[in-house]
Amino acid sequence: MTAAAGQLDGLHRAAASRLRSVGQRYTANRRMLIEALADVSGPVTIAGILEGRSGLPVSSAYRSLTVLERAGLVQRVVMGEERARYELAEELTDHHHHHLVCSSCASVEDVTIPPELERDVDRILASLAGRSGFTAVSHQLDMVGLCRACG
Amino acid sequence: MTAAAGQLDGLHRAAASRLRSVGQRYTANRRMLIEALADVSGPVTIAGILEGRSGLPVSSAYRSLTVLERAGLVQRVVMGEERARYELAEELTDHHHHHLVCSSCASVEDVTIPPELERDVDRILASLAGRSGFTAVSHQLDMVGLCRACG
DNA sequence: TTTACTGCAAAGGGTTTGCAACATG
DNA sequence: CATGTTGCAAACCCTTTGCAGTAAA
Repeated sequence: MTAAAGQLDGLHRAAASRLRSVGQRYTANRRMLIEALADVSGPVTIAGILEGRSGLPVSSAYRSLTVLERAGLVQRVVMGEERARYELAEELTDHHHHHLVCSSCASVEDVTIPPELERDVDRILASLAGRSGFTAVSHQLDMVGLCRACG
Repeated sequence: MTAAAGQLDGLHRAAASRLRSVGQRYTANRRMLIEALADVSGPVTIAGILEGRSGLPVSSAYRSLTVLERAGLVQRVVMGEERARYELAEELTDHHHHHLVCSSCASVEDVTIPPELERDVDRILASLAGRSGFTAVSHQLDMVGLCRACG
């Protein structure tokens, strides 16, 4: 995603206003986190975030990410590993995507698929839901395999 | 899956022979784990397994499940939560399926979809792989929402 | 009888929380 | 200023490991 300066501006504006509407403040730490997430091309672990931005205490990262997630600005995702990863909410980026999870180096890359295939996914999920009294909210379609580097 | 007695027999036979071929033993604990997994209708956490079978020490559960997984008898899956869940390997049950993850009570149910939709999933994944130098190995298509009880 | 496996208890690693100091609106 | 937020350190929880004893083949 690696956002340009202008896009970053928009993100900050959106984040600030959304947080304000929930009675939360848009502090330096939270700004830093939004930027960190805008800078990468896939969901990252908290450890990954901390590496980059030294100085950010662990507990603050956890607490702030929780706040950002509850505000709908950040999406928490869990893939094959135990530890969670975080990415900007799709609502914020206007960029619906899926993930390529490398089973060797554990990296995760965003990827998009053509609209018609996306429609198929929705159809499949509707069918899944229908046959089981399940109220679908969202889906997760990830592919596990070997990335370009590891394959 | 809640297996009948005869099916259980088959599972035990398969497990025993598979383990033997890898120089491992099919012990009482491992048998108990296979039965526990055959008894439920979706992947379960280690805590969930331990609840049922009191007496099984935690460390043994972890170690045995690791062995069973490496032997290809058990599949370790991670959904929205941090802690892993375990299920019998599809190869063992001949029962390819997906998951319905309840975002409220965190329960996970197995579900199957019609073959033609399954083909669509494969097609989508092939497309995903093609456009990114990614070597697909497996996929994970899960639906998140509210289960019948919580909805 | 050999050697894989088990159980306990202690260690490890990531995440959460209490609390006093701090910064934002 | 009032209150949400931060940072530190301790607490927590789940998972892993060392080691002596046990049981499977």
